[in-house]
Amino acid sequence: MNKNKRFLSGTLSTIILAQLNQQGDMYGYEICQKVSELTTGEIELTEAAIYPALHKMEREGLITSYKEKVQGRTRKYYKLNAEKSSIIDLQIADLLRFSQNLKVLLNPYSV
Amino acid sequence: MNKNKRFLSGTLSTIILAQLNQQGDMYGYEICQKVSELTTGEIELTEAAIYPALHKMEREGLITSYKEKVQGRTRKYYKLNAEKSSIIDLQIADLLRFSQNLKVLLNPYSV
DNA sequence: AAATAATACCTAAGTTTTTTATGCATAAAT
DNA sequence: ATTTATGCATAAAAAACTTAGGTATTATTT
Repeated sequence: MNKNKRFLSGTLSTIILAQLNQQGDMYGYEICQKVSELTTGEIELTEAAIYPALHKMEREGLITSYKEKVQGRTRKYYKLNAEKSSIIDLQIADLLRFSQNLKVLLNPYSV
Repeated sequence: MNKNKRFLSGTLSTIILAQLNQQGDMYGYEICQKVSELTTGEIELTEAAIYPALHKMEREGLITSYKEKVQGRTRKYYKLNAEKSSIIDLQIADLLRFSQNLKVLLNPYSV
């Protein structure tokens, strides 16, 4: 399971940003599940990877967190910081272009 | 330049394998140039990244090197090891699927 | 002729990122 | 009652890559 783990390096935080951008505020555990669902289990973010990544992005000011208690469990939601939206959009667009370039490099006939 | 550098992590060796697969035997410097050419300069492999990656893949038995002197300069060519072709093909296919999944995560409307 | 750019290889030290391995706590399911 | 699922977290280790250098030959520019 999760053969693609090794490719994930470097793309993790941008994937998180893209999810927050599409789905609105999310909490860490939720992001892991959503990514797994969207990729039919082919990409599995681990919690040990995602929590430090979220903390770093918060330190950098890209996202902000707030806590909410739901059925006895505390969730830590993250939201995108509006002032950083241009940086965030650029980062997502860059990764999209990168994945496009990957395709060119791997299978030139597909383009 | 090379904004996509940060995304490269983890994909480097598979990109190299894919180039050898498509173009036949290549030397390190040539791979850097070819990748830059194919991606119109958007992906720039650095020599400091590619040489250790080639050495590691040779240690792992995925590729074999041989030297050739061309116009006074020694080139170290690498070729894919035929016995490992199934592993190599799988690795390339996995990365292709990964880039497909990336697209889904970043821009679901594009699919 | 001399200096620079291009070709072609290489490695060491440091940083960053991710994995492996845990830990805690509550709710739901078996 | 025990396990699974939910939800957070961190510390130590490994892996990958960047930064920063190094050597040597040929081609190009000044």
